[in-house]
Amino acid sequence: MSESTHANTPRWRRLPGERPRQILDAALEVFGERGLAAARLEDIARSAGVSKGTIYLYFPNKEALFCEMIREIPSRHIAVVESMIPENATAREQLREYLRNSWDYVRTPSFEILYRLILSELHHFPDLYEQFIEEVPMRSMRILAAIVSRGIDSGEFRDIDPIAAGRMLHSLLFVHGVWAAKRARIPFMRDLSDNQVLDQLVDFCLHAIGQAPAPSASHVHT
Amino acid sequence: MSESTHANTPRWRRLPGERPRQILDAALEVFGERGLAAARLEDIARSAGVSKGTIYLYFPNKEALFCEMIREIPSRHIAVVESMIPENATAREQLREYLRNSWDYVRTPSFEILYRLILSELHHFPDLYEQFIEEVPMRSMRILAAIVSRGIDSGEFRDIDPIAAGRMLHSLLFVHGVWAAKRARIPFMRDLSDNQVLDQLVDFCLHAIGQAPAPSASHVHT
DNA sequence: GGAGTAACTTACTACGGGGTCAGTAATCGT
DNA sequence: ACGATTACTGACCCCGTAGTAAGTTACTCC
Repeated sequence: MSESTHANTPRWRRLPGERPRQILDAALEVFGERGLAAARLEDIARSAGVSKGTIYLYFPNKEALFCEMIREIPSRHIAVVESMIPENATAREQLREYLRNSWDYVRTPSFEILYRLILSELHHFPDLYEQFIEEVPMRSMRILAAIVSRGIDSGEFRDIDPIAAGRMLHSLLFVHGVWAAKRARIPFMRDLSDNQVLDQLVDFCLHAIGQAPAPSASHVHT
Repeated sequence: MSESTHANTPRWRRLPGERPRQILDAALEVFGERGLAAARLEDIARSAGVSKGTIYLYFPNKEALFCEMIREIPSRHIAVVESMIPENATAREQLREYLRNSWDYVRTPSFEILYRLILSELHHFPDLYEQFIEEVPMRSMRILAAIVSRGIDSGEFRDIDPIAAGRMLHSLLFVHGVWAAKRARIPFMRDLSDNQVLDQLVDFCLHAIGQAPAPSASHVHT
């Protein structure tokens, strides 16, 4: 009665199709908590509900697991955000929408973890690093630059370098995303709702690039 | 001739006054390269020109060395930047000056290293984390907010939440500093000089908070 | 149902590096 | 000049964990 050698509940199940994702999710959690070097594969295994050996059936080693995790996740999200830009709308409206959708992405729990890891560890993997730069921030900036560019042509925005503007907007989104995750511990954002922060972002950005005389600036002391 | 037991060149010298700084500098280099967990104390020792045992004469363990390193460096710089704000000047001019000086700080080699480490490792040391938040970003934002606030009163800037504006400006400085360090590997900044980037920053910020009608925004479809 | 196979586990090895401590070399005092 | 003192060294211990391989269990298909 105590033993269950042939009983209906097996000690574990064969799930070769689902293991990689389970392991990658667990890896995100543990690497995010301790970093690449300090993370223990045994912890990842436990969190994934498998044993350490199983990880080596799907990934050649710790570093490869880490890289695979980094590679897989962010580009998916970017593509989603990208696809949500309304086609027929003013540049202003497109920008607003892109910021709003990016803001949603940027507040997901995995965003903060992933970008912390990328910032701190990815320079050890130059090719992955370059790929990432190209696929995420560059892509995001180019989209923003394109919207800005259209807005300049239509007269909605002032004559600003679109690339520079894209860089600025991306920077603001990025940092605020990272901060939003640890908001509770950061005094200057504790009392604001997510939507209030987004409103501040949009307001700031639209004023920065919006069509405006900005009169007394140019002849102050040149 | 080959031995030098009592010769004029001792194998090492006693420098109890200078060791801590030497070790901290070496620590910045090695921790910056490999992170807290992966850094080897032997490497730090070698880089500082001492043996591993010596480190333990001045620091109780690896973590304490790391924390001491974090604690010591950034607040110095902030104080310097802070002290350079011109007293009798327009808010616009103060802001310009503060951005310029922060930009100089933010491009120092140690900035990028330090903030990468802070972002990735400091959440393991909650009290140090809180102290840092208070002494660096908060302080910087408050200074910026104060300048913005004065500018609103004087009519130079539009009616914007000064805290929010301070947060935005700080974000932009921060990210651009981190990027400036790895500029060579980041396409969208390779062709710009440091001063050009600074100009773009100042331009963007001043337009964002500058007094301006920003006319067609409010009645577009509300 | 039972042989065969693929999926998974567990026990093990190897080793790198944090931390220690007994000894050694420089410096100071007299 | 020669102990006494303090700064520093380097060999050592030992633990934690990446990676491995032999053994075990679940599933498949005849």
